Amino acid sequence: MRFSTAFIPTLKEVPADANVASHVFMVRGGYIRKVAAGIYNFMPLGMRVISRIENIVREELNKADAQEVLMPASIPAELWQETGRWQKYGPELLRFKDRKGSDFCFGPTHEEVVVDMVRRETKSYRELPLNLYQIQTKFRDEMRPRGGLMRGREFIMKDAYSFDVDIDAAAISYKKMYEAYKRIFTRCGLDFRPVEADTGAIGGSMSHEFQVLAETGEDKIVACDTCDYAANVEEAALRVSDTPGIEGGGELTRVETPGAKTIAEVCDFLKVDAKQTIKSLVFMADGEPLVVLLRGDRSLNEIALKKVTGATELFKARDGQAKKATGAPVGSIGPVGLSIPIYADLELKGATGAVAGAGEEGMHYTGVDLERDCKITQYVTLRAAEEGEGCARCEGTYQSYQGIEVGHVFSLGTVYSEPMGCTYLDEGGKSKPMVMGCYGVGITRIAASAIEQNHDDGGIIWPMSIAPYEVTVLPLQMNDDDVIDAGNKLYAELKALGVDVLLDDRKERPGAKFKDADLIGVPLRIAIGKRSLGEGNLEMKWRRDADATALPVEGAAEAIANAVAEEKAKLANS
RNA sequence: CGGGGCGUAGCGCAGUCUGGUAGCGCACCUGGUUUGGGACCAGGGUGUCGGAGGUUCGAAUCCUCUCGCCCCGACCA
Repeated sequence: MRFSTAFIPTLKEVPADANVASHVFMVRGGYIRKVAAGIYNFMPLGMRVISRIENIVREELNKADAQEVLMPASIPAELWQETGRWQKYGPELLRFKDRKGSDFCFGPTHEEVVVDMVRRETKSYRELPLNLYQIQTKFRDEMRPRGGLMRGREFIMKDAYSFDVDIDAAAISYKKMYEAYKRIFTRCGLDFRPVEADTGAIGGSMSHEFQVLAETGEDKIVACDTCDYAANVEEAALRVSDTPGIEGGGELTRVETPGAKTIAEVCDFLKVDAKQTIKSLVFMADGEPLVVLLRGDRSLNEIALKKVTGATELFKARDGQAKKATGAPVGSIGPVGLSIPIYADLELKGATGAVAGAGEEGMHYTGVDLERDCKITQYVTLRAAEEGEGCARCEGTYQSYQGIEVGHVFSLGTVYSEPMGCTYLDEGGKSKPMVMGCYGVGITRIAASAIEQNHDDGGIIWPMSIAPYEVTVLPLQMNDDDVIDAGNKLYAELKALGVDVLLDDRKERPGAKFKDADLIGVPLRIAIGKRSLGEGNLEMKWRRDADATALPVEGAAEAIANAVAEEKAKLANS
């Protein structure tokens, strides 16, 4: 492609609404433009990146015996009513009516459609296993889209669905996808971790997320520094200790703590460590209040609480609700004398000598003995895993990371096949529901996370495998015929060798071309300047490196093509 | 959905408090000079001041309503 005729509108200034690297650089580099909140145009550079990611995904899934299909984006409500999700799914499901008034939704996921397709055609165990995937635009009406492509409302996703005769066969399908995913993300040049995850609203028994490690990630994960255990903090197992997390003994004593509301303020006032305090949180579970107790320095794992209470709707109580439920203002709530259900973190079992709110403005208790002074409904692990804690599976220690979820594999069991009657006949002629799995890859999110992981102040540093172009050629003096000719010649030769090349033939000054090249992030840059051209050389520079090296004009195209091929091979085999 | 903020030229912003005929930088167009890390000179304004009402002789500016967007939180995969 010649830059002079390309549609690559780059921007010098940072768009006002972008605050993460991938968003800033994709807009500035002319990859995407916003059309509405969380909805974007993909311009030529963006489209090229998307295509390359899609192709990697296709290759690896086809290798794993999955077959590509395309299902509709508009889905009739009847299908979603069969599984009950038409009612269950919240406002993030975009619903609309056609001209006859029939209900439809824009598919955020396609279990119902794929199950409907398979149940109509597949009747025998002989036709299984089956794994179908599509690459499709999805829509989820997120409350708060953010970070450009990191969390859009409309996004491109690969979703695959496996159908098997039983759990053992389904486990094989699951494993195949798991391995395919590892290859996909490796080939995309991403530093990622497969982590054990919560199965969420979709249901099912086994689940792994593929998390790209990046500081701007929205997910918190912990990974053991010794074994290969890694998990979303919502799911991470914790090592159970024999000794209570708070010890000290003593009598229950009321003390004045004027103005102290937060744990930090109370600790400051009473000169105690946060590890000696008990934090009391009020939650509303399906409209009923309950109290959660955690050691002062811990944080809550809401997923665990949701599981324990079995509540379908669970949220932190508003200040007014909390006061009504406990009789105390937030900041002074404590477990002593409460009559509503109290769920205490397992770590607090046997706790003595603790500091907790006294249920009255400006008052706290010291010397709290939970067994003696409170009525605890249940002790259960409720705290979130944190950096530095002991691994539950070995003697190692957890490290914590921020992650961007780019893939998710679920084992679904029969939660969709059963209600929808997706069955097959086994060898004995008996009808059984198919055992399913579902597997997602965020195509657009891969693009964003690759940038989060690979950029500097000047712009993107694409991995070779997903870059919009592999090489960019910059003739620096567009008033010098030798330079122009050398650029055109190299451009033609590289194209002939099958290299994706962008020739910056604009009549811009060298500085502008360098800046745009850095911003766009093509991994390999060839500068042609009259200075070095006089000595028979071009200048080759990797975007990730600081310095260029001289490259003889003679045989340059072959040398560049080889360098590109080597770079690609590195990603494929690592 | 709760809290905060912003909508003025393609982009980034000033002007709003204190009402008086719309401005800066970048980009863009014309001409010239330049050419190794976002050049310079001269000329050119491309705008429903988010929208709708209202107050006023007069509204970007004041009032009411409304739409959109961003940030923090809650929520979600």
